[in-house]
Amino acid sequence: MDKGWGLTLDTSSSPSFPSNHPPTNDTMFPLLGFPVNLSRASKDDHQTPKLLGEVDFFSDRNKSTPPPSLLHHVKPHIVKKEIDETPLHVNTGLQLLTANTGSDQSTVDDGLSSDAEDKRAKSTELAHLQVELQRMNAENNKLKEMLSHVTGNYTALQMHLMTLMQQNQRTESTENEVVQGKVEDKNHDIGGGKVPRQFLNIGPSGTTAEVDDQVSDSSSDERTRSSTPQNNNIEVAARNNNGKTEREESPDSESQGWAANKLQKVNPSNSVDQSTSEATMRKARVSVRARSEAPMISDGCQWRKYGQKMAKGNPCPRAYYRCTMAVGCPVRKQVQRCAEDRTILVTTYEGTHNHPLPPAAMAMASTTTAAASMLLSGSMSSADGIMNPNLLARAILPCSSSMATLSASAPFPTVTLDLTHNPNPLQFQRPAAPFQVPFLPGQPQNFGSGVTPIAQAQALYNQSKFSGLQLSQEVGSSQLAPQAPRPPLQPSQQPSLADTVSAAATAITADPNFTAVLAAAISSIIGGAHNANNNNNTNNNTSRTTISSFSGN
DNA sequence: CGTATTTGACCGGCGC
DNA sequence: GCGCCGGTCAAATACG
Repeated sequence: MDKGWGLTLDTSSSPSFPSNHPPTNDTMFPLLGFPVNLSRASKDDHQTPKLLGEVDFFSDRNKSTPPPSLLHHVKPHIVKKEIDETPLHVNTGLQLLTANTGSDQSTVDDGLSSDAEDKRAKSTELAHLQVELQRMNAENNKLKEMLSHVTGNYTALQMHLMTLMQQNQRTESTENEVVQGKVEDKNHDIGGGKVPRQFLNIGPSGTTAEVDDQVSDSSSDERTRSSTPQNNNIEVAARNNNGKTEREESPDSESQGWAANKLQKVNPSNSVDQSTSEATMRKARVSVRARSEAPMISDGCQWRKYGQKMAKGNPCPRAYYRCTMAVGCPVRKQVQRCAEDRTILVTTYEGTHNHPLPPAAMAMASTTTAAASMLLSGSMSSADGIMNPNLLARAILPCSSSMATLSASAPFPTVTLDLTHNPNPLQFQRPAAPFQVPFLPGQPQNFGSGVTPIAQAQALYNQSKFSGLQLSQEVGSSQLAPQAPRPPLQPSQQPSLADTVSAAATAITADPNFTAVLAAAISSIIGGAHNANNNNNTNNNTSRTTISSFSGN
């Protein structure tokens, strides 16, 4: 974990704390995984460093002042008192210096002379500062608890989804065989265990798409011929549900022509299999709409511009880029400004990287891959996806059904992740700087590690956005019960857990960065399932069920 | 001088 | 068959 996480957290509501100080004297909280610098926080206060030294000096030579040892004895009581007195307001950081000064000072008796008063005042401040330290410890512990709760909530949700996936898989497999058997078999090939539409291998490293070499010519031909009417059905359903065009700003002529064009290009003859799968996979596209002043969002990959065209219906030119991080990488993207709102940059990704990705590129690559995978596996193989494309949207962006739209108007549909909306008031507005995927430099962000993707997603989100949470209410109301300065994690604090988790989840999921990372995490999960199941058709159902499960929540 | 970008030409598919 | 359109190529140009 990066120190920036904790630093951001600490400085979010305390302007006196610099946000970029080095992590000296940090306290590592194992659960949080990031250092929380309590002493540094105090040092950065303009009074604290001097006071700490002076108090020690005075306490040594002036025995009338309570020595630090005594202060330590007094400290727990003061902490408890403060916590009791502030049940409804806990700010993450911490208007600490002035909040309870009066009460703290009241605990120290009066002074006799001016000099003694001075010393007493300083020792009082020392006590106060130590109280603050204790309080910050307590708050950090509370934050740890909240974080663990949220993490656990996501983990539980994930497990629940997996359970539902398996249940739905059995149910829908039976339904598909009975009701839609013929059509579905062309896409799923459930009975044979083949994977005609195994478009994406969304492993952690963003590897190339798996190709189905097992499909025979006859089955491929049958599938291909039957795919067109089915996809036409998808188009109708998608348009009926969404009622708008999701593929960038392209008019229908473009979409339809592009679709038909690609379909024929993909399947010019009876030989489908590898080239078909590759082309199909590559043409599954994910559009990301983000507000950006920059000509291109920085997604961590290296791109080389190879063309620019004026697209019909949009005065803004469309730029074509290809990934240059590896020779022969098939990933390409189109960048074009929205005709209606020039501040919106629409980036359409296409294909899967055939090379390892740097951490900075993992988020976007995984997100687009996951979205494409969900789109393909969900919409094309299930009535859920066909009849309700927003299920996918909600799966990718559970915070808002309007932030992701699904276009199944083509054999190679497009999902649009709209990161231009900000529906949650808790989310603080970031400046209109070029869109940045929330990775911090030097941060180990290998989704293939042992850490659960969800946890990583949340952690990654936390790095950038947790500081935006306003935790004072739920923490102050119930989380800050009087207890030891460093209490262990107590799941017994349930009364506010729901609200806490809800508020945190709301704020978290409202963040585009988190949704991107979450989608990446989901992709990792599904990708792992893909790999584990050797690309059998279970994974299609898995993705589909995931979408349905999300939609039900 | 090497690399990246620009930009006009070219290609293939589709609609009329 | 022709024109339109999206997408790509590659020579020319710009840049460090």
